[in-house]
Amino acid sequence: MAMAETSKNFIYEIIDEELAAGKHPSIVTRFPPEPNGYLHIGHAKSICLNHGIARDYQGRFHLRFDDTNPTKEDTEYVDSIKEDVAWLGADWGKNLFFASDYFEQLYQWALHLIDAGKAFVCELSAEEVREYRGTLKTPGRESPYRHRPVEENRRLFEAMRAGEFADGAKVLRAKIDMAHPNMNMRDPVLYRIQHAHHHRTGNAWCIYPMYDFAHGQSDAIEGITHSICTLEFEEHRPLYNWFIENLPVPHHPRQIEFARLNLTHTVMSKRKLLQLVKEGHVTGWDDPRMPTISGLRRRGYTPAAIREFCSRVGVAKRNNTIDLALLEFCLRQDLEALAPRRMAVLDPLKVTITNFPEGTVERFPGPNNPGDPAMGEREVPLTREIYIEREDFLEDPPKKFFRLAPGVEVRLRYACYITCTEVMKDAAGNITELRAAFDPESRGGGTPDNRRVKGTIHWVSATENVPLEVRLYENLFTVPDPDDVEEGRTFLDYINPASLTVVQAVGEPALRDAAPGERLQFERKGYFALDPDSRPERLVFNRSVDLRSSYKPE
RNA sequence: UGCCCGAUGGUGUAAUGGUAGCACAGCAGACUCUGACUCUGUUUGUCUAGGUUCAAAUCCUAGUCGGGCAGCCA
Repeated sequence: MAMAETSKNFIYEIIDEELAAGKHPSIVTRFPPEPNGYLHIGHAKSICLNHGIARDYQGRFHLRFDDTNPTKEDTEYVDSIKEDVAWLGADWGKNLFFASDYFEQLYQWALHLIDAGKAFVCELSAEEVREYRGTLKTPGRESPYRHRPVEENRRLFEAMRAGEFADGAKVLRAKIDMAHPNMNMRDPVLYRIQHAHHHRTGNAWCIYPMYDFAHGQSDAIEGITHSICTLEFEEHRPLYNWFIENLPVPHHPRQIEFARLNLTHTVMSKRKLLQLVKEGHVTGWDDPRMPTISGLRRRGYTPAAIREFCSRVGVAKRNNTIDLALLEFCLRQDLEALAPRRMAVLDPLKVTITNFPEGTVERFPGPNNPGDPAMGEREVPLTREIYIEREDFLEDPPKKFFRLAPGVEVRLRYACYITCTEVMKDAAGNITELRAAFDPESRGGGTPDNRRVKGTIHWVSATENVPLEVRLYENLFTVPDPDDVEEGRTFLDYINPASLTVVQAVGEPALRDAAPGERLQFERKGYFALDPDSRPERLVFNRSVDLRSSYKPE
């Protein structure tokens, strides 16, 4: 897919200026997930941004796991994150790293701060630390342990590492300024004691560095030039820089913040996504209704569509909420070109073509993509009995209903013209079946007299078909912003009860050959992808997105 | 009533002191063997008030509104 014409965002401008000033021999970026959850479309924005910069400047892109909290992290997440990043097309090559790779170096740097009199071991409890920190409007107070001699701090910190203390008994803190207006600078915690098994370092450590102490230094070790993160880290930047300036790091990275992605009609926070899964509101992290990468993948989204979306949403510092319609637009645009067309009837209504010979089959060629002859064609079988979409027939149609109605002629796509001759109903008055007559001269979809037929509808043979389970998805939430809740309600109260509808449908025989994950267009109905739940005897399709429609029922 | 950041149509995003543009969405039309695609047209915008300037979305000041910050989470 062609990249949309986009002007440079503010980060590119910063890089351009720095490059012009000769500040960097090359550009290095990174995507730094914590392996404690699944990636979502918001992460995709960050991945595309970071990977895109490295690509555009012929630099390097690193994937680095920020695994400094063993109690929350797991290799299961490492694996899923790697899969998702790779699927999106962000190739990290050999540059796969873990913050835990740097634990020893980080520890040495902590010692360096201690020796310089810039860090101390504090024995205040967590509650006391909070109390001493002050509030947003009032300065904090210094810890009574703040003025310990360097030697004592060193001995204590080494004892912390040696496992001589219980969890929470002591922490290592930076000595900065308890009256600083920026809370992050009020003697932040650098290390805490956690006798916990780490998914990579096992039991080698019982003290673990905090994010602030690990992140910037990890950037420095890897030679990251631009450490791009989201807005909430903006106030951490002074601390980020303080470490870089007070430690003998090999390199000075620069932190730049941008606004994270928000999407209408969904939620993006890990906590809420986890709650949806845990409480069974969705079937899992990869439920096609989820904004997770795995959910979008299962839904039928393509990496190209997501990349295009990320390039279109732009990068800036103001909070934003992107219309879900843009994501859908990007998918349609991609699939329009590459998805083979098929016919499937989601809500079947039987039609008997009374003048069509019984027991015979006529096969008509249908292009796999009318816009791209190179994609070839398949044959669709026409028989005396067929199914059409129930909504494509109206007994008493309004003026601009270009579909089937009594006495009205329509084209069966790729096949022939039929005219409805009779409507059959049950005792309750429900339409049970239609009878129609076809024009033998219209075979192939046109007639010698070139008469115009306004409507073309899709159809499937009632005898030559494959049964399908089709899962129709709609927005997971009924409101654009489920995070904006009324008094006394939660985001769960806005879950769309119609977010999933399962229908038993019928499809043309060619559907039998659908490959796992294959994306198809069911003509006039939308784009669909074969679900992993699919079995040869029971094909399951997910509706990825419907087709735009300018048809407005009266 | 602390500190930091932000404010351009419905939603995003450009314009870097000199014509407010683009995309999505919406609306109207053309085309059409998908009411799709494509094409055409079109509604809607610089938070407010002062100031600097020949000229301000852009620079300055004040205000208003929105977001973030008091984990031994990231």
